Amino acid sequence: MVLQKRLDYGFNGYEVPPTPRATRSPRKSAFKKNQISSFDLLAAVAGNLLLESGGNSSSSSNNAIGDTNEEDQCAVKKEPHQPVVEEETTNCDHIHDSIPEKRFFVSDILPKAHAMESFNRSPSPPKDFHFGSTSGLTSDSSEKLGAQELGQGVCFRSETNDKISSMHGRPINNCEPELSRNVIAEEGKHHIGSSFKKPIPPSVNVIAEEGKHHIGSGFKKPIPPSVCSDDIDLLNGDGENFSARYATKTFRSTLRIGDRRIKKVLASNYCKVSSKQKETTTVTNSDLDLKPSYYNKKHCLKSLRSEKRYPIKKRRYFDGYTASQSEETPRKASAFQSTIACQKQPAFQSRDSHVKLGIKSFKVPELFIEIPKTATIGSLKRTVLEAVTNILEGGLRIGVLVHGKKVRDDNKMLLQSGISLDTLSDTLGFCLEPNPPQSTKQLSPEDSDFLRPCNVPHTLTRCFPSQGKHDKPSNSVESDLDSKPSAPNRAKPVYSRALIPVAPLHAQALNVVPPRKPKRSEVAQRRIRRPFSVAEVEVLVQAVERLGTGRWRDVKLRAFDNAKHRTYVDLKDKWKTLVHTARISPQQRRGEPVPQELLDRVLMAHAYWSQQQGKQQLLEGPQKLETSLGL
DNA sequence: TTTAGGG
DNA sequence: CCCTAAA
Repeated sequence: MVLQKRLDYGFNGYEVPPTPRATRSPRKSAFKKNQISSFDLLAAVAGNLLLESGGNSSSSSNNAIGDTNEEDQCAVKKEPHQPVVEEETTNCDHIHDSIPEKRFFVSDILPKAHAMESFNRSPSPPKDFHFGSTSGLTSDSSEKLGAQELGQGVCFRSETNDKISSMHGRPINNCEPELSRNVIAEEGKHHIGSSFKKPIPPSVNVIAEEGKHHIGSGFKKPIPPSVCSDDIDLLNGDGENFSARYATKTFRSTLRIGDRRIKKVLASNYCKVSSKQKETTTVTNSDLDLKPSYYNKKHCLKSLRSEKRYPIKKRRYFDGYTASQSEETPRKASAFQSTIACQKQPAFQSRDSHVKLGIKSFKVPELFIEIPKTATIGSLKRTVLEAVTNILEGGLRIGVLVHGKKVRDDNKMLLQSGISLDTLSDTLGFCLEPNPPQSTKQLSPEDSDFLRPCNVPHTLTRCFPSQGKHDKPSNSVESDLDSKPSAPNRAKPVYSRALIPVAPLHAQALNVVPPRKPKRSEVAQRRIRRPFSVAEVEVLVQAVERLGTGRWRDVKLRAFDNAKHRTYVDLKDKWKTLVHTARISPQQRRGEPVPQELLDRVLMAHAYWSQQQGKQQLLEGPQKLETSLGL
């Protein structure tokens, strides 16, 4: 009967209905393990930890389907080449870890759609289907399917290796090895920022070296007096002129936002900062705000945060920037090094000199921002703000400059470093540098892809605090394909002065911590719209045909595992719209036209699985009733 | 976390 | 796409 049904519309690729969630739950952990975080990678590098973990998840129920006795299911199982079908769903991690695997990804097919060919039936489906009959044709097609989609057969890649290698090859900081070290070693010390713990897919490490879409930086960044660290006391004069004393120094790094991921990171950081804060002090009271003992720190933290939101400008703007806000505007600073002397303050002649110091430079990484066509000035502002905020959220490092030269040895005494207290203010300077490595993690892989120009080797070539840069093997797991289709029209670079500098923080800020409630900009950044390409739709349809409409996670894993920007919810939504699209007249459809053939398949699959669902319920209902009665 | 649906 | 109630 069911079988009959299938014959009716020519499907032979359906898999067994979803197993009860409970049964599948074990996969959860497994799934997570697939998502190797940057930390995992670190661990891997350091200790050669090879994530064997994934393999353990195994055990549990192979919610194999086999249990059910439905005829159609049996039929499916009969298919010589589909025996393992389900398991893959269940144990894909095993496959991952142990056996070579060939997974079926959008990315795999997009370019050379040949993968699809095997499965592509002619526009009129019914004719080539001989389900159950196990005719050569049928089995053949299902075989291919099984191989491609079900992760059996050829090895296509080793995720783990990919990841690890990418890790190995990841320079953290090209030109300033010491900094790199700091970055890692001291992560967590700089409670000003926080350490990002958010696991980021390995591909995150891929960063566009020379994205074409970057918006130049070159910010001029006034540092409010409130900016301080635990180690340095920056005494500024009145808040009026301080901006004049700030120098500018720019450096490059990458950063991109526009994905919700960021918001989450931000949010979490926010919390972490607080806790970190606590850790570094002896105060145990949970009420952060009332504890004087670390008020300073907290204060600094907060000030910093607030301050983060301030002057944001793009290079263009900066170039034309005049003394309106700063009397000592550095002229056309080189993109990399432009330190302007700034402050000179008489020191007290006491035993412990009190000297007024200023920030010599402040580095702001180059920002890489994705800007949708539909971007508004406001959204642009938010985006940049978020980018900058994000950078700063990672914390600041303080660099000490003596006679313009950087002193790296933290343990050296001032005198040893050639600093006399008398001339201290003349010789000493500080520079603030965002604490980098974390920001990288926030780059979503797809974004990287998006930014990565084709054919550009992913090695670090940039020189400055290249923090943001982690290279990644070109055979990145995250294929370019999934983002390519729509990349061209997704966004474009904007080199504008679209940003208006915000007034610098006032000295007041030193004492009054402005309660800054999380604003929208840092709360939720709507993801950019990424229309599904026809190829993606095809993959989706194919996956749903097999898996059904209630297993989005599986669909995701199986067919879109590589497309990090497609969540299972996205897929589900897309299916929803596909069904809708298929039902409306072609005239009413918008966007890239989906081939009618695909839409037909959508309707068929949808109908089929809807029916299955109904049956399932009918089948379950009575059983439950029985059991409950039996009890 | 996933699923299922409404917005 | 987002947001969320449910599971």
